Amino acid sequence: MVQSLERAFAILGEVARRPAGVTAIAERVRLPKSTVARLLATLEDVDAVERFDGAHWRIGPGVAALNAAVSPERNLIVAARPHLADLVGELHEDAGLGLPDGNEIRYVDQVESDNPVQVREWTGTRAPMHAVPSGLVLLAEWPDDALDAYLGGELAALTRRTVTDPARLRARLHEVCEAGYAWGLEEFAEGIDSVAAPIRDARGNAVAAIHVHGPAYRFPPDGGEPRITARVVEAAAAAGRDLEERELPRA
Amino acid sequence: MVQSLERAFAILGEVARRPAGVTAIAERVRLPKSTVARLLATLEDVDAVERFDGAHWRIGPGVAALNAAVSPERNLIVAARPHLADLVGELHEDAGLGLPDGNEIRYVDQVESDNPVQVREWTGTRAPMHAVPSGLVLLAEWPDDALDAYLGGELAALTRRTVTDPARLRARLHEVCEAGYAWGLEEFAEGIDSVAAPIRDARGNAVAAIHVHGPAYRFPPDGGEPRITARVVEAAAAAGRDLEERELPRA
DNA sequence: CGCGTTGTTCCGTATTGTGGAACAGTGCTG
DNA sequence: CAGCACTGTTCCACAATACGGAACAACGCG
Repeated sequence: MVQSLERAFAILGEVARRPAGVTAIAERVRLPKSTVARLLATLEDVDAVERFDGAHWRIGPGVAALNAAVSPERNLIVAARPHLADLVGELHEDAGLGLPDGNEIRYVDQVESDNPVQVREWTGTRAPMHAVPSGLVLLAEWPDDALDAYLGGELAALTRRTVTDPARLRARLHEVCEAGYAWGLEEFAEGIDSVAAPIRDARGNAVAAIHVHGPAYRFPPDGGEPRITARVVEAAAAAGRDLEERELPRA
Repeated sequence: MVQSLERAFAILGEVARRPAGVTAIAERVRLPKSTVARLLATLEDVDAVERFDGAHWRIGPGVAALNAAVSPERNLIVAARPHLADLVGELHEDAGLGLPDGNEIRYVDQVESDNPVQVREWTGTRAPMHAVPSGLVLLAEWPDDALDAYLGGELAALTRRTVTDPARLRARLHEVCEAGYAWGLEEFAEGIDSVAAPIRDARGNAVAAIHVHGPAYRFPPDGGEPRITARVVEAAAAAGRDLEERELPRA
């Protein structure tokens, strides 16, 4: 064991409990003042603590950064990113990552193709679950009561082609659930088609969706649906495996 | 600077970026394998990393614990707790802490008096803003558009005495805003009275509320309102000062 | 102004952290 | 099945790094 490291973490624990100056912290961890000052200076250097009020110490941004690096959302983004990039490299259309957020899908990442005629950037935006493939693959696995509540609410029609009839949606979701993917043809926005598949966590729950979208005039190419579908499903499964490796302790 | 500490944090950063075994991590930080193994063993000892899949390392629960110790909600709970305890010690009634959560107040902490005839525990529950003093002191400082939207919605009457008339509420909120506290007499639940004052953060925003509540038959005692009010207002202000000391960087 | 307290810095030294090497364990291939 | 490559674990001699007492500056209070 490395003593200085253990001492530093004891200091970190006390600082987190109650920010203070060097002398008080030293008393609380029962170490000499100069030792504590030196360790605090080093902890400051690595952003684990920061100064306030002249010479008082509190936890610094480095701890939040370490924690954020393994947060569930960031885990998903990091796990999915290389697979989004692979999809774009092969299919030459944009690929994105969506998370469920209440009754909506929120887009949290996107990799763009180098095609000059593109669809706009969606990251940061939201869409109703029923109107986009990413939403459909997640809705397909909602418990009955939650799905009933959703379908009993207002179902926005974003284009002429958005499916808003609850009965038709139920039947569709049943197919989506069995197939493990969903296509949407100009249902969210005129001129945009897309296909999505769910990312599953270690317990098999659908926790996010990977999708590929493109302008309707060229996507999907004639006869291209099966191949594109397969690739998206594979990419989502691979992202799920990567996600498993990254996940925080369940305890 | 303490070299071993800096090395340990370099390792932590890499582990957070991508969990791995000793050899890969050592390559990434460009240190000898045995040094990295020793530092990882120590980081494991302090819960900063943990093992998975036999001999792979990832960030451990200690980082989340450090981070949680300084989260905004926990900051509030920790800052307010001693003041809740003081209030209970003096007034011999329960004191609680409420946070705004959308259109509701959510109770996140409570200290109980030792009086044998008590009001039930509210921690973890929610209440509509307009029906409880804690909500009123927060509503009183909402921007006009948000307040308009709230008052234009459904205002639940929880008892005969709950004020649900928007005009009466507006006038009341004006008084609450000027006074800096609010009393509620059997408006949330029959037989329960309470008084609340806002906790303000470093910028002067009302971010939470401290309240004291008791059975209506004995609280407030005759003539006791002014003194109780003053104590609650003081406690909330003191909690705000403590909160300031604990707050995370704004960056 | 004197005093007590906190924060900062320095320096000699010994203790603690180091890193190369040995070895156990594992998986893959011919 | 044996050999090989690779990873993870442990040990030990030693020197580099971490240590802590002491000096001193700064600050607030009576």
